[in-house]
Amino acid sequence: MKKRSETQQRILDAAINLFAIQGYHGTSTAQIAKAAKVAEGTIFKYYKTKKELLRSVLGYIIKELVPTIMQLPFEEILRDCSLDDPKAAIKQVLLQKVELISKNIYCVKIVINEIQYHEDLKEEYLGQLVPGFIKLMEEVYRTGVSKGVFRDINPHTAVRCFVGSFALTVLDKNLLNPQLEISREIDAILDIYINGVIEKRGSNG
Amino acid sequence: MKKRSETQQRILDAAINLFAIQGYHGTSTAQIAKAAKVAEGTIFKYYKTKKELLRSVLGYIIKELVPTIMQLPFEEILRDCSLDDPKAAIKQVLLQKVELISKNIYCVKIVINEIQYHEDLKEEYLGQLVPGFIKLMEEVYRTGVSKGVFRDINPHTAVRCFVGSFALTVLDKNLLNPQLEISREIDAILDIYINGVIEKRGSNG
DNA sequence: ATAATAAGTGAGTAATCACTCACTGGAGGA
DNA sequence: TCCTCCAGTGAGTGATTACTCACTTATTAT
Repeated sequence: MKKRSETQQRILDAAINLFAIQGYHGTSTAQIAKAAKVAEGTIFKYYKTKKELLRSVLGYIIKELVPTIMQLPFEEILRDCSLDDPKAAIKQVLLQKVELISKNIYCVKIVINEIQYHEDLKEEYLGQLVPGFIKLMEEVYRTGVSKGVFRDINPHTAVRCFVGSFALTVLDKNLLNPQLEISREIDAILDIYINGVIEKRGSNG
Repeated sequence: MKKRSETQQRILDAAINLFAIQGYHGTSTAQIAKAAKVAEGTIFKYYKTKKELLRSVLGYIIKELVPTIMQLPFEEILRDCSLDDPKAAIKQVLLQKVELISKNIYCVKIVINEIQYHEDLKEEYLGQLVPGFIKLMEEVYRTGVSKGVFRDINPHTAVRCFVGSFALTVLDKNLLNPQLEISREIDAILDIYINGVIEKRGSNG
């Protein structure tokens, strides 16, 4: 693996910042050069085209960030934690992921915003990753079902519901309500997801 | 309210298509003119600048679409349906919304993608709408709580969880898995949201 | 039929775009 | 001291951008 020079890293950082704020098409190479404090020509010493710079930005993000965000220690969870009360262990993992995503919310924004306009990059960078992640999550749910802990709901649906609640919570905190106490929110969404919102009047309370 | 001429409508439609596929900055006025089958100058007869065309696109979408998507017949639901089994009534409403969103997924894409790069447009078009919608949803949940139907969870969190599950399902259907049977999915997410995913072994089953 | 107005045109414009290339300055070796 | 090397430069390139305007064509009024 070749090192990135300090100059190259400055260009990459400037591109990440500007792409996140203005979008790829809304950002000129002149702006990137100015922000990175290099001449415009220097950018093209390292990256043949602007598109290749975007490719490098996405590659950088996905190589350095996504694996650590996505790779959940599922085996440990399934082995160590009592699935009768999976909340505690899962909460720790989620907290860790939230922190990582929050720290790199700019990178997440770029991936979400740009990948949809570049079909080639979508295939290149998310082709295996996202389906693999979904399958893994579904497998975890299936394990829970087979152990009699989770109800027998279609795993794809069950996982999507949880991810949806979780993702919107992360977005809520990072883009709208930074004052949200994420620990409390995770407790709440796990509670809702596990127990539902309906009041069980006849329950063993 | 002034009429839009047929030409103006063609320009608007072309802009919506191209903005949705390529993004605002990724689309040139030349492309829009070609797609709308007008001369480039004609665009600027109707819209002083390209930005104003975007403004009109967003205005058009939000005026004609968002109210019908967002305005839920809450009063009717709360009055007519038995809240002990709110699923049936809510499901009908959701199905209707999904259809509307799916039909206009291009418009939804534009709002989501472009509004974040134009702070002025965000204020102008979503300033009151989104907070208003959230408050309304929270009020519905609060009503459910006060009637003893829903558990006493923070309404903001409860609403966000449901909206997250619902939104990701709609995205899943429209962008990844068009074969999803949305009626079944809505049943499932309402079931999960209401009852949770945990297997109740000691329950009255 | 003719004048008046509106709708639509497309070549033209300055600015900006991504990208090039002949050049510079400085570090390291002989 | 001189040569080699190369990261870094920035004026310059043709293409493309959003936008203009003098003009033509279509529509309506008289």
